[in-house]
Amino acid sequence: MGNDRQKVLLIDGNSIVYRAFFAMPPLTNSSGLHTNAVFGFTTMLLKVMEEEKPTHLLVAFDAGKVTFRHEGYGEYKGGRQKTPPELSEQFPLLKELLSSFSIAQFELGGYEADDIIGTLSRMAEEKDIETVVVSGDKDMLQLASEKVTVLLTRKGVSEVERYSPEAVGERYGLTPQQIIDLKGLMGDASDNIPGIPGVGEKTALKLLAEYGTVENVLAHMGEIKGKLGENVRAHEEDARMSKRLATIFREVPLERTLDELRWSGYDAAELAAALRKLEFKSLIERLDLSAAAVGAADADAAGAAAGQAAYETVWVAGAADWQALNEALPQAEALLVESHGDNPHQGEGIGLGIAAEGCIFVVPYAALASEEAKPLRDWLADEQAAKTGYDLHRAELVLARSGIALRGLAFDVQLAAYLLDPTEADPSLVGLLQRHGLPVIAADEAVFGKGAKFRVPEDEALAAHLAAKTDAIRRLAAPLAEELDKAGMRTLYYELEQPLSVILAGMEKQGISVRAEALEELGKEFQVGIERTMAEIYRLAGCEFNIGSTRQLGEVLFDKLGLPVIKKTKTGYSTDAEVLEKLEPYHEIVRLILHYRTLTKLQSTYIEGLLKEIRPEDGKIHTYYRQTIAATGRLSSQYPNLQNIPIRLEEGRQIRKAFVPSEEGWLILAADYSQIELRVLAHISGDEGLKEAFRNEMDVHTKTAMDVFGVTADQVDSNMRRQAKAVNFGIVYGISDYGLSQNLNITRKEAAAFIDQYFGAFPGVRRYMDDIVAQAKQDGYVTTLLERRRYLPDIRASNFNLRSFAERTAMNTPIQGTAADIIKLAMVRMDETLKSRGLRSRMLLQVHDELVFEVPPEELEMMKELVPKVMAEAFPLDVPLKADVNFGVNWYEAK
DNA sequence: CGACTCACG
DNA sequence: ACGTACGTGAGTCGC
Repeated sequence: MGNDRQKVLLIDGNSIVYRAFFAMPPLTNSSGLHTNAVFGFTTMLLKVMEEEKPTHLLVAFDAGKVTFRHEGYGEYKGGRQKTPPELSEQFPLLKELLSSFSIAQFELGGYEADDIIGTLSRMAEEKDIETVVVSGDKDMLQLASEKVTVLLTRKGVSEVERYSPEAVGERYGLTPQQIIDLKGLMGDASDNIPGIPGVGEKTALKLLAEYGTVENVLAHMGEIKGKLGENVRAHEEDARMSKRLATIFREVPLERTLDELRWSGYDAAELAAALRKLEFKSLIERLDLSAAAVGAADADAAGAAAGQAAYETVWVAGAADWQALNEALPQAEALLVESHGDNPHQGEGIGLGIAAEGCIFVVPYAALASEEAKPLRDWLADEQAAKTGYDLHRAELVLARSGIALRGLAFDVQLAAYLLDPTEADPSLVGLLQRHGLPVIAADEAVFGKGAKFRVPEDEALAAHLAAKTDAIRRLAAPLAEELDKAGMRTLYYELEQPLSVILAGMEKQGISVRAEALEELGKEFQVGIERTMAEIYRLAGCEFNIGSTRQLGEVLFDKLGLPVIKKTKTGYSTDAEVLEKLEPYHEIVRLILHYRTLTKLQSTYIEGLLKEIRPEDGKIHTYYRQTIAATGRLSSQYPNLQNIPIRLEEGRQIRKAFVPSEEGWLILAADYSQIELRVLAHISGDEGLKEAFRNEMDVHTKTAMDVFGVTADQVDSNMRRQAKAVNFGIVYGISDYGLSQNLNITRKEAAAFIDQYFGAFPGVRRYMDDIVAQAKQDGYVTTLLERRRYLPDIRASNFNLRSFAERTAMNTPIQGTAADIIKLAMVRMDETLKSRGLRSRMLLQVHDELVFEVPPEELEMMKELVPKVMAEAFPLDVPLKADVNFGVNWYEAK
């Protein structure tokens, strides 16, 4: 390859900016200027530049509102949402930044960015120059050719998919040219291109497979049968026009030459100034521009900083490798444990990565058991040896199954990232690197494949990937730790979440004993009920059908039996429990269907589901608590979920009888917070009436009924209390009259009246609701008592639905999240207490407001006192916290 | 793989 | 006027 290598990179500016805007969390500089789209765009830009190393570079923009496409079709791009102002204001910023990068930008009145790109790529092609096009718009695939590669962004902006003509063929079964035909047939709602009604992607692909082009489909439209044929014939002209609209115009009179796109680097001082203005500190660092304001930095810094791996990868195999690793261990900066599958309680280990002293050591998992690995195993188990990793909770479980301990947790990148943004859709290392402007690595999916296609690649490729991940952990740790500090979440992280992760792993390893025979016996009873109910349903329906199919069930209930349709879903009749309850008076079959649903749910999810999860080695179920999923800070539980074991209905509650202590004579002890969310509400709202109610140990729903209905305690009947309870739930969820009316089956007006009454009686609560929404609008996020944070990007949305949802979330998250903080804190305290007192009792489960233990009989009296005390004192509020405790020979009896 | 349904707090 | 309660995980159906 000589110096004359040329490569043109053409970027669809508008498309990428839009994508970036919606993919990135809101981000403003200190003067309140929105910068998220610019940041996302720049991250993408740097990544693609680094990967493609173009010699020529251009960002094309759409110009003006009206293009030549509107001449033939006035409604083109009609009905589009207006560009949000938060985005509009970023275009000038981006254009300015691009000039600081010395990157060419074009726009031309009457044409869109894709036409400019189409024209330039044609010009490059004619000169036999390799071209790469970047866009978020699938239409661009029509440009793919031997010389032109199209990169489509997906999920966010920095992850791209590469399309050669072959790749287009693999993905769609079409040639690039046929992409135009595809859109001609199916249209495009976002551009208001009609296409043919009733033709979506699938039908369009089928037609193209048969006829090849829109023109040929139309030439043969007489032979297309059925409704489809009718539609094609009726919309012939629409199809032709849609194809014209979708065709990228490659003859734009540009009066520019490719030479004008040549990129020869940027002025470091100028770029540093531009980035500083935007407050993109991470990018300044990434491009190594920190010093640039003072001295003139190398204009080629972009390539260098974004460039090659700064470490040596060592695939640990021979004695010399082991020795090098052992010597490096004391300086280890990052640890990776890679294993198969989603469930850390199963699936073999794949390998370890350890970053130390400029090297990344990759240890194949099988070698971990070898004699040479003894020092490594000791290091892993050494409490004093600090580990920085990504999801070390999972790592601990994986290693534990090989008899290897993992201790000495210093920092977990995944856990930190979760606290920084618990709603982040992509918490993978790749996503984190992107958002921090660090060099991006391959996604796991790309290396391993996914689902059934999961394969561990050859040693070399595996080593490279594990090394890249380990290095990513090393690079991310410091910036994330700093961000935690800045956001005031240092304590939350180090005092609560990180210690909790170790406690959770302990509970999961411990597991809970479940008696298979008890489940099987119960399952037999359920089976009898299921069969009996099924037979009766068939008799009443007058036919046999699959009751589990909502479609077939809908046909029987509404078409055959003629019951009134209460509610519809996207795909047909709704048959959910709410609907069926309303239908009960019409036909006795309805009650049976409800019963059938209850029994089959219990049978498949809880009998069969749980039986599959009992491990034969120890007769226990080991769930996996996810600490980085729930947006509010709660835990979640998987494989299986032990946080939704039935309790409300007696039939299902029986399941709990199978959950027993793991040792002879021990007992199950369960303690749950009483009304923790409403107590938290009393505290954070400061409402005097609500606080008073809890201080006087009143029944809070009765108290609410008294105030809402204006009666005395002895006048509150069970119905009033029930309604008051629903109001209290509504308050916690972020009240709306509609939601309450649905729940109580009353009119919206009546619900609104309840809410009014409630707020009249509890003015502090109303003030809280107003204030928290206002605060969320101002800050863009809400926090819990322990400074847990949740961003609410939609709180300023102009769309009513999105905004309302965000407002309810703003009301609910501090309540639910603070309750989550408190029980997590109680778990940490409880763990310390058990250890410091040398108790044998074990904490086994957490169910949001409940902790479940197994206790030896001699500790029962002490635990009955201790557990509720620790829970109540976990975090002092303005009202007392209360936990009730129960015990028994199984979980059912501990009620 | 998405839609629907339902178990829990 | 808008049309939803907050937060999860899992099983089944049907494309």
